[in-house]
Amino acid sequence: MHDVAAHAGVSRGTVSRALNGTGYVSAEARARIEAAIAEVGYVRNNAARNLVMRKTWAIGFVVHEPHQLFLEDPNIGGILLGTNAVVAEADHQLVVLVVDSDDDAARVSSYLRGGFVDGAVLVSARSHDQVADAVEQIGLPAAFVGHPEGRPSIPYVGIDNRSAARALTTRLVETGRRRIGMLASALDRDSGADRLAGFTEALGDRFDERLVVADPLYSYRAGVDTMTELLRREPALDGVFAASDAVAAGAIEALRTAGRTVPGDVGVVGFDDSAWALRCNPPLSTVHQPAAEMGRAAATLVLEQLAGRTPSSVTLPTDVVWRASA
Amino acid sequence: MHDVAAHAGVSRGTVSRALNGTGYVSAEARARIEAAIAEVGYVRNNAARNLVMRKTWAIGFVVHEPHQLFLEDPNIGGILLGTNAVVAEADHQLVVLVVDSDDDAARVSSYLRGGFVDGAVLVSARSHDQVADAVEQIGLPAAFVGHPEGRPSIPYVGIDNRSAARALTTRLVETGRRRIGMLASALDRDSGADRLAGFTEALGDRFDERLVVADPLYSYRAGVDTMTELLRREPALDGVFAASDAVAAGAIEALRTAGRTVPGDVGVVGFDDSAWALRCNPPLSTVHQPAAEMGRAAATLVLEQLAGRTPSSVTLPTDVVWRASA
DNA sequence: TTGTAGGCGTTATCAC
DNA sequence: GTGATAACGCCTACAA
Repeated sequence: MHDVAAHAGVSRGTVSRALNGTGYVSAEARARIEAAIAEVGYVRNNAARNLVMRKTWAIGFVVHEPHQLFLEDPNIGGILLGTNAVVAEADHQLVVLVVDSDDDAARVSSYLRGGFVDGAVLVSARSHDQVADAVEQIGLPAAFVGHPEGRPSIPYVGIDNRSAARALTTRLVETGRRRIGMLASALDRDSGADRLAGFTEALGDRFDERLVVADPLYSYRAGVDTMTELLRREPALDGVFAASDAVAAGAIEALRTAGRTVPGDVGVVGFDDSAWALRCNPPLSTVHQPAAEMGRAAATLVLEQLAGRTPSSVTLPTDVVWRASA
Repeated sequence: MHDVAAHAGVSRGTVSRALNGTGYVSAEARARIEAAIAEVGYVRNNAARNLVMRKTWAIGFVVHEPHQLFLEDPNIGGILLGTNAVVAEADHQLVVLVVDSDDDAARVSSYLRGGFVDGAVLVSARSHDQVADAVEQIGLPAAFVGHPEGRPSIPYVGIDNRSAARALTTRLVETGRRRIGMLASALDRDSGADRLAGFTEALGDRFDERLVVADPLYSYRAGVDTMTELLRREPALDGVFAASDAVAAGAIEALRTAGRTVPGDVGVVGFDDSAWALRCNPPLSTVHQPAAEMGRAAATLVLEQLAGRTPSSVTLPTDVVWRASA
């Protein structure tokens, strides 16, 4: 900047003002400065800028367990894109940080507390989470996508997994299915636990805990395995609620292997309305997740905090999408 | 840091040395400093640190067109994870930047040139690319995953799409197929163009350009559409090379709709060995992409540059994976 | 409208 | 071993 000032025959202060469009600077000076910038090949040093301004214009997007997410859950892409759109609109830069190991969690935490970002969106965090701890401790403006328990200080945007699961299960019952099982997943997460709760509620007296088979992951593989087990426990099954579309896809595969037809012998419903849903044969009846909107809402939540406000959490509506699998 | 020094009764210089494990500092002083840090709740300011050290310990991962990539191409996840692993190993922080619009491209470019990262991995860039321009112009250590033409100054890690396509096509011919068509994609990218070239070479005299139908995208939808068109042009077709697994999945769907069996009536091969490959019915014969390894190689390429070396581009081997679709 | 100068929080180079 | 002190590159009163 010193060089630019010299070339343009003005002071560093004037260059700074010209660059930031702040304060007064004559047209003539501005022109000379622009010429000088091109000539010198000047690019602003943001470390210095951030240092004095105490602001980075960057917002973090922390995604846990990318193995599972990127490979199995297309919703993450929609959330990311939604967040990016809003953040970009506000002239900030979104930087996504992947946590793929305990070391990563530590490094990302220190990245966050190191002042590299002004705020953060946390996706798929668990209750006991090093990153969330760090965010809470330093008071970084943040928002969850999903709803980890025990973090009242950080607002979230979620869907009502429980009533969505209830609605979907009820619908399944209404089609006449009598022996309905559930392939549960991620019961240590609110999403997984709430889906099971909704399922249980909808079934009421007909609920049979023997017909719930759980797996830690929302994966296709989990669907194959848990469906096989469920069939072993109850060969006369005629309905299945899978905790996610990926799980449902695996379940359909297992059912086919076992010689059952879908939806003829057994009706299957999934959850998420992800790319899996239409790709399955038959296409899945499922719950639509408004992924992009969730991303947008989360971004808005942190932007609001940056503006000094204290927004409260958001629960977005979901729709049951009924297709051919049940 | 000033406060920490005061609480510990030492100078700022000593605190800095203690924090960075550089130079000498007595055990006693170290203990007092650690106590002071806890007491004051000190966290290092990286803007200041970066300013003086001219280094951020961060590396960018730029992904273009996330719509298409995250939603359709699971390989991107593997690349990301591979890159992340190597970068983390080297004690750097990976920050992924998504380019989802022209505005994004501009913003990401200025982020890169703003000194927020020490290097960058560029995924799925095109030849004429604002981000690559910026990287090249400021001489930021970088590497491509894939091989955009006309960027000799930036090393890349790629696979030999051409010979992979040739091998796969040859294999298809060996199964006895006589009327083989291709569903080409992304011909403006090296990957797309090379796959077509390999296909053409393998067929030699039997190549018939009428049997090549192209679409800009490597998508399921493109597969459905181009397959339908191809069938219209040549109802007697008995083999299809799809430019990607997603395209192949769409093609199988279209074939089924048209009353053809796979692999009975027509043999179908894909490319990528993505999640689609096993999810299809029947599972796809395809080319395996070593995604994680590509990510690792790309990271290594930029780390090497950071170490002052000048590594050259890498081409990774691929394998034909033969399954049931042909 | 422009120049001057202090300070942002660290690291690094010296003497001591 | 430790403590001054000078950068690092920029923004921003304040004075001119």
